[in-house]
Amino acid sequence: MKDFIQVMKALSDPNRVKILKLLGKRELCVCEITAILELAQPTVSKHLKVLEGAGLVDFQKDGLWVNYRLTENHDSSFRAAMQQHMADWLSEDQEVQRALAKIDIIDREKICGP
Amino acid sequence: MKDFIQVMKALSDPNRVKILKLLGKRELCVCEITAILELAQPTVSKHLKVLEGAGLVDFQKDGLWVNYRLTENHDSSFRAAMQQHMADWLSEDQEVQRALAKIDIIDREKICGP
DNA sequence: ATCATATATTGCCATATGGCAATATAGCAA
DNA sequence: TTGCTATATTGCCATATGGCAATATATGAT
Repeated sequence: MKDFIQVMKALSDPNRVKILKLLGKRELCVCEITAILELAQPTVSKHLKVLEGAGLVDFQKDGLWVNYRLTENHDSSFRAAMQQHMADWLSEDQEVQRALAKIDIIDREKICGP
Repeated sequence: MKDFIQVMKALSDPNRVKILKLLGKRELCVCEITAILELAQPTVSKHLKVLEGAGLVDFQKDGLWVNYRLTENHDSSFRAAMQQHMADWLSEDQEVQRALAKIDIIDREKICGP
């Protein structure tokens, strides 16, 4: 039960949902997500920690950058199912589309630089 | 997006999840749910309101009783999908099983009486 | 070692949430 | 009417949550 609740809570915030939709397109570092969602960096870090705690998101360090991505191999059925659903659901949502639109324009080098 | 978040929030509480699992078996009045979950009656009423707001639950008045049941005809895909999932998920959960076990024993007349 | 940069952590605030007791409302019975 | 009962609403409290600024940590470059 606790696992399930943790997943549902993770999916109960619009910005976290947007992050999952974004990561459905490709890996992203924290600063890219920060730029796309127009949130403070610590806020994004906290959201990512919640998603990681729910087992929905993974990361890999690459020098200074930390690349986040969707978790690939799920142990629990509902984590896998929900992640699958997130690929389809809310694709028509305006906020989501606005965020997804930025993903191709954004350049990590330019954004994170001085 | 708002609809989706509302559904996820509704599913983010163990007692609300248990209520959905219970209603998966049969209609229940508020006092039955109160007895099964061992919560105060206003707490149950509030949970039911949240579930109703999320479109997951319906009710029908029958004299003094208010019978709650799972919503039947869904407009949104994720409401329907989540309700479907809830029928399968967490069936092995101990807390859920303890609640479900009570549903056959409980007698509305005896419980709600003086 | 020193500096710069990307991310994480901490501390704080405003608001949301889950719980209960007390009270209000609604419907049946006498 | 009066009383009784099932449910809803309100008020309050403790805790959780989402946000940011400030600070700490980690890694690469000079």
